[in-house]
Amino acid sequence: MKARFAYFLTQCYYSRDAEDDDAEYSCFFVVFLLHQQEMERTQLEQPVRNSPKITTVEDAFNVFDRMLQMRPPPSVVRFNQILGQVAKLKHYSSIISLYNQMGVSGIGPNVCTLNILINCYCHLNQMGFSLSVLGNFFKLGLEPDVSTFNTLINGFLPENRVAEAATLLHKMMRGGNCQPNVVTYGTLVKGFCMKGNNIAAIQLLGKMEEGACKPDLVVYNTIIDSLCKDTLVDDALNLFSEMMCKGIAPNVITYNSLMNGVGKLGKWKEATRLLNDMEGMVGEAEGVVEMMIERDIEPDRFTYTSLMDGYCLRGEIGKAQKVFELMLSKGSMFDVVCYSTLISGYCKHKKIDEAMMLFLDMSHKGLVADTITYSSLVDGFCKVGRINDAQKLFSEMQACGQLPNVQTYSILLDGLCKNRQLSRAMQLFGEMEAKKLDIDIVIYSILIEGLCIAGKLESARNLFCGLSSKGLQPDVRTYTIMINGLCIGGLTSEAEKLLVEMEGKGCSPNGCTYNTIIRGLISNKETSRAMVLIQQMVEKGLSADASTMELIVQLLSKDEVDPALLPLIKESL
DNA sequence: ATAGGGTTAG
Repeated sequence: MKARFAYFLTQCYYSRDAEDDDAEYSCFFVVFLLHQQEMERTQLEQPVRNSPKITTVEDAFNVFDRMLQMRPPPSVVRFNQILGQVAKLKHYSSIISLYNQMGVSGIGPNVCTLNILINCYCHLNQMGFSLSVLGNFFKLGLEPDVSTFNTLINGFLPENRVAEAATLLHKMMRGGNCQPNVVTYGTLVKGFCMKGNNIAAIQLLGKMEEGACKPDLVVYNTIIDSLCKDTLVDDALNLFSEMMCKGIAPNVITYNSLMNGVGKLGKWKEATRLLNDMEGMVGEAEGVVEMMIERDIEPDRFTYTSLMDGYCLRGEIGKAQKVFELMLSKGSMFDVVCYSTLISGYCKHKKIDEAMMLFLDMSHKGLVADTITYSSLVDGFCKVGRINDAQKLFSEMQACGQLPNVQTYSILLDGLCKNRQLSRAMQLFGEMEAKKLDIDIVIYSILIEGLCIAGKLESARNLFCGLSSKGLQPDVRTYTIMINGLCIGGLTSEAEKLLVEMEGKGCSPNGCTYNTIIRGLISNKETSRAMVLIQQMVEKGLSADASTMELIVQLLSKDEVDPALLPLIKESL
């Protein structure tokens, strides 16, 4: 048995990404610990009980106050129910204050209460407080259970603190009273997926299949979704079939992940087929068989939102609007996300007036626009050149209590740069620094591009060269922007040098990079060097885009291309 | 009554 685990660990270790660090190695340690334990597991069926109707935090506080006034007070289970409801509303800080009120009123917490509390601190990114709750268990003479550990492990994963998660798991199994269950495994699978290590996730899935703790639908859904997000939709569909062969029926979440994946990839026939499948209708002829196995699944708001987003991405905004109206007609199906998705769709297609209409409409329906809604609208105003309106909305959102995040700043910064407002852009950047926002590579790329647009190539180059001293690595977009700036400045050999350099640093140029440098060379009348790079691009399976093609056609019409290169150019078409 | 899975913005 141990030999098998050692082999598994070796496989995991060699399949990891090059950049992964010790933390990931610890993750394998976690898996190893899990496999050392082979034990009986019993799944206890939890009875489902109806809870009081609480739809807002205010409701919760009211019910809670009444409960505190009752003599004798209700059991702690009733209080836990309220805390659970508030957790569903994601008002984690409210839960902490409710918990403190319980303490003042002499209501003793039980294991479940403390688990809910730990989960709150996890969601608030306060792992220190999460761990300190373990002290409360000790003081109250309570034993942490498997949910306690699972919650804590789950809290550590996004913070990249896998080593601590491993320590916890060790404690959990040493303690003897609680053993890892399918949720523990599911949490670790999610941890691998979050690190982008789908291979390790799939290998852990395989180990679960062989062991006593069989994977359930949630584990499969986690991996299917992760594969879809990495645009490995075919792999996701294979896993989907494999899961059904094992007798695990997909649910609406499985279909939604697939829908989102195929929608983003532009495999539209598959997306509509999935929807038809869910509604129990027969769609396209090909491949329907495997999709038809499960038909009695109702599409929900996630399904329709993904469908809408897919239509927006391929410019079919009329169809997106139709889906939106369908959601409205279904009554309780629309929400802020659904509105934001369509608003973003209109903004991307420069239809800011339609987007603003939706924005007004959503507030009439009692929905509160969030950071994403505002960010999309700021982008929409920038895209149509209404930069003052964009900045006005940027201030308004703050007045409404919706704080801009790094992404919001990047949208406005990009808008200012593209609309040739470099000094206002620099001022905004200063604001970000003052607010101590975590300025990432995307922000610097925008700024470098802005400097290039303004003709300040020297400053752009300095900023680019200073990235590593800020602990940041240029990505493929940063390199492409810098290459474009150098070409515009006529420094084509430096641009070509950078193309080689990026490859050497493990950042492969993509189609956009090649098109950028090829256009730059042609514009600088370096046709033969452009042709060399066209050949290189085609060899890499990348192809010329519309504007590169236009330049090539112009060259052909002026007889500036060696006819010997024609077959090659045809190939890149 | 508590723990792991799905939608929107650079």
